[in-house]
Amino acid sequence: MRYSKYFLPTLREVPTEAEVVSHQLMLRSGMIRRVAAGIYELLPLGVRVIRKVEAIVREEMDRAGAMEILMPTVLPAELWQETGRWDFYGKELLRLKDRNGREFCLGPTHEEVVTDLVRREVRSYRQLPFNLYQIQTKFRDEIRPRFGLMRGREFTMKDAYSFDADRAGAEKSYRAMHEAYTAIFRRCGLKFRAVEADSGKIGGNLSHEFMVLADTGEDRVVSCLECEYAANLEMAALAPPPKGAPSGGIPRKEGEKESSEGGRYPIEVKTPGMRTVEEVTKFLGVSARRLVKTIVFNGDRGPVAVLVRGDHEVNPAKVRRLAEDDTLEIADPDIVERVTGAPVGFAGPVGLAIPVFADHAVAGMSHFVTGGNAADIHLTEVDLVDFEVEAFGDLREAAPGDPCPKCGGKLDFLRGIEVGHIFYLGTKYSGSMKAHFLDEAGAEKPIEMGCYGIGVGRTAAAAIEQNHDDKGIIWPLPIAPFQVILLSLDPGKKDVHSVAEKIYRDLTSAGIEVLFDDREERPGVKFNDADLIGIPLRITVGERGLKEKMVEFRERATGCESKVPVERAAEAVKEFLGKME
RNA sequence: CGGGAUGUAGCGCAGCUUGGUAGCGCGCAUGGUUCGGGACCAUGAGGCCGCGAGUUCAAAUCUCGCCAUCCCGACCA
Repeated sequence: MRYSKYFLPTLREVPTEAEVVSHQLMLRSGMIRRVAAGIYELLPLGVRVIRKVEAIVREEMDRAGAMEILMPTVLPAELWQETGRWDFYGKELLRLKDRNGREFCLGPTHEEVVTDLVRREVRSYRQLPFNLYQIQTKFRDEIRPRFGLMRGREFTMKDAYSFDADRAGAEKSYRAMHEAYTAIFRRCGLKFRAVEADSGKIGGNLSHEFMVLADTGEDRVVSCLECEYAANLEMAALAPPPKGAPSGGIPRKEGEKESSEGGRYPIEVKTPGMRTVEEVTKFLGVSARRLVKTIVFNGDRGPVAVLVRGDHEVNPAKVRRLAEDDTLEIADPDIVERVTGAPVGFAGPVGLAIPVFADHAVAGMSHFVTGGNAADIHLTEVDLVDFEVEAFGDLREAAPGDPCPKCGGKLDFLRGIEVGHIFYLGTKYSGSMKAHFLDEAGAEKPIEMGCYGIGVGRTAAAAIEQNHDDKGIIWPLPIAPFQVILLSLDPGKKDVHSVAEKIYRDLTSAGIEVLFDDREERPGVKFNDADLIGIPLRITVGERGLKEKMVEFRERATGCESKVPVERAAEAVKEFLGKME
């Protein structure tokens, strides 16, 4: 491809609309342009990258035995009403009406549609198992689209759905997808982790997220330094600490309410305006480990209180699981006030009338500090005997250095971008949509399903987040829009021109993807554009090199330069690309 | 949806406080000189100043309404 003829509008300056690097660089490198909030055009360079990712995805899905289909983007309301998601999905579902007033939506995901397809065709266990996938445009009317292709409203997604006769089969399908995903992201040249994940609203109870590691990632991932364990921070389990002496000494016994000096336990202390753990510990001169934080949650079944040690953070997802109420959220200040009788910052478990859940770590504490459920009052010398706990459990967020739940090693924290998510669904959709089959015994059963998604554009964006420098993108070779960029520094000079043309022809006929910068531009412009668009190998043809009958190779990722004799250029490129594979 | 901000040339911005009909840098076009890390000189094209209403002799500037975009939060592949 000749640059002079290519539609590749690069930008020198950063458009203000772009906040994150991948978005900035995609705009600057002429990959994308914005049409509306969260809706983008893909320019030629962008399309090339997306197609590369898609090709890898397609190959690995096919290899795993999945079959490609294509479902529509406009979906009838009836299917969504059948599973209840027409109402449940909320505003994210973009709804529209046709000329007859019939309701439709733009598909944000396709469980309903495939399930409908499959239930119409599958009668017998003999037709199972199989896996259908598509690479298709989805639309989700996100509350706040941002970060370019990272979180658009319209985006390209590969979604796959597996159909099995039983749970064991479904788990096998799930593992096959896990392997396929691992192969896909590895082949894309990305550093990633498959982490245990919360299966969330889609339901089911077996789920992994594939996270591309990048410091700018929005998701926090914990990963064991010693074993393979990795999990979404929400999921990262923590084993109860070993039983031992309570951290504050021997706790008081039931009914022991008076001190030897005649004072009553727990002891009320004035803490005017001291709301945060930091303020209270400083004021009272104790460490945060001696404090118990009380966090009020509210849900459909009413409020609950959660206790964690002062230096720990509560993990809402764990609270929801332990309390068995999916609707629990951290309560608003007015609810906190109603429940505790005190402004936020002075909540404590003593005398609370709502169920109290406590983190394991609290079980090992004695003579601790809590809020007093009254403005400007805290309690010291509190013990577990002073209040009732509904249940102890793992309720806090993991922190760096915490022990790994699998092997006891230390947990490390990483940041990642979720590019893929796999779920075991069970019979969630097949049940409600009556996608049944007859098993060997002639019994009618719902099909066991799994669903598996990859954000294609997001994968490209994540690749940039992970691989860039201050000059621009550094594409991993497998998803680079071109493998080689060939610069002719003086297209006006005959010798330079003819050598560059010759190398261009040789590379092209060898099947190598090369962008030939034959523009009438100054060298600096060409070097900078080449760095910006991030093609892995740059070849420079210029007078300076030609004096010695050499052209220059430069690797984008490392900056390594070398001189190669003109006549060996094409061959050397092949060697270079072979080495990088 | 709540809080904050911004809309002026393709991009980045100034002008708005104190009304007088628009400017800078980059980019673009033409000519010349340059030519190995975003050149220089000259000339030039390009703007219903987001949209609508109002105040005024006069509005980019003041007032009101609307729209769009961005940021923070809740939400999310």
